[in-house]
Amino acid sequence: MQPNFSTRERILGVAETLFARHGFAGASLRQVTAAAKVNLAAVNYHFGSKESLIEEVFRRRLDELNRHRLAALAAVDANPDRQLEDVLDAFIRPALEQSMDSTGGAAFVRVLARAYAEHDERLRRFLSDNYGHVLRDFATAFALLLPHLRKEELYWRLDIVAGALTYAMADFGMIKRKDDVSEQSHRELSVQHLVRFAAAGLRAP
Amino acid sequence: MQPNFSTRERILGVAETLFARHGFAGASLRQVTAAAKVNLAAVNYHFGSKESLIEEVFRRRLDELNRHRLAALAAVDANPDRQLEDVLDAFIRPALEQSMDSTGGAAFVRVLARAYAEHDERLRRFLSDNYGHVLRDFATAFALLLPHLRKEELYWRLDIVAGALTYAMADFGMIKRKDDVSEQSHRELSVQHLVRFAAAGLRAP
DNA sequence: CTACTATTCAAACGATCGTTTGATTTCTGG
DNA sequence: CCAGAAATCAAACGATCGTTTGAATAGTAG
Repeated sequence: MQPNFSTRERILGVAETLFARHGFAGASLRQVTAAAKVNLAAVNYHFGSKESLIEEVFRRRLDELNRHRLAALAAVDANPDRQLEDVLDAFIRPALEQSMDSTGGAAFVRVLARAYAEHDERLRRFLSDNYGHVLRDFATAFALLLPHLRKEELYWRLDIVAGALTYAMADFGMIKRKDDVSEQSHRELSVQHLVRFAAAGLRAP
Repeated sequence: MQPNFSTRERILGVAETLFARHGFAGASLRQVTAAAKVNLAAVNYHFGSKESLIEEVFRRRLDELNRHRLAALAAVDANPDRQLEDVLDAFIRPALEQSMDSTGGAAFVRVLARAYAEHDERLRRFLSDNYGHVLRDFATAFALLLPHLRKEELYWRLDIVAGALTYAMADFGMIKRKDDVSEQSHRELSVQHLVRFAAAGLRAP
């Protein structure tokens, strides 16, 4: 984390990285503050508690990600010739782009995947409050393009897509990035494969 | 955990449940031993360390799961009219059945999903050593049924399937089981949806 | 019953956890 | 420049962590 950032920003950046790497329970505030080169007490001074720090790590990224996803969806909705792949892309690409931005968003997708795995009710509610309406809007867009699917069937499939996306973005899979492929293009490939796969899965009879 | 089980078995059963619920770092040995109604020192006496206890939780289930998967795959391979759905079922159903067995295997699929999320290199290697050859055998079976796919493309898609399966089995998704549906049939439905979705995704051009 | 091993137990070990304190330094508006 | 607010700091708090110890108990073979 660059030293020209503020204490608060350095903590957020390092916490994001270490939470992604070791989990929320596994990364201690002493590790975070040492890596951020700030005093241990700075976390409680700026955020109040570790729990609040975790929530702030999410909030910082979720607002922007949701905004971009809804903007992309609006653009797709305006196109009368839109395909399933376009809606999928509107959902997936903003996550891809955020994961590649220069301020270190790459770690956040892994944090997000951890939040799923943590299965913590408090975190689930927090995410549901921030993500819920976005997922509903996308579900509506998908429903229009898949009129043959019953509502329940559609939800099942979107759930599978969300799970696969989370895994793919978090790089949890067994596929190892080859050394001659940059992390960006590896992720770009992930998205392409995932969009094609998911489109076919969603279109299944 | 039933009191008629041995100390060692009670620890394994409770540890599986608590690791699934709180993660490996999040569940303490004091929580485990208290819930199992055994002495704190029993873990180090019977397993040596927390790390070894974690590995034993995996070993106990993985051997059986792998055996069933390979047996199911062999049965499918013997059928010349086999379809993609059959191979998928051979991979997915044993996990489903283990998750429903009476000895409390339900928690293990969540532990497995956590192991993915933990991203811990030590655990990854452990799983790769125990799972690796199974995944390779299934990849071979899939390759025979999907001759139009390049090897690399196939691996990408199988990776997506594995991620989606992990999520679905671990119940991480947003879809909530309805109260009038048993956990068994909920999971059975998950598998059916997943098999249909994955088959279509794998067949995508 | 006895000698021996295997297991269980309460207690404590040092290490690390998140958090708090109070002094000190840095920043800022008048 | 200077008073007050904001931020940083070293140090310590009690709690909890995984692990170890040595004594007490249960189980077993001769």
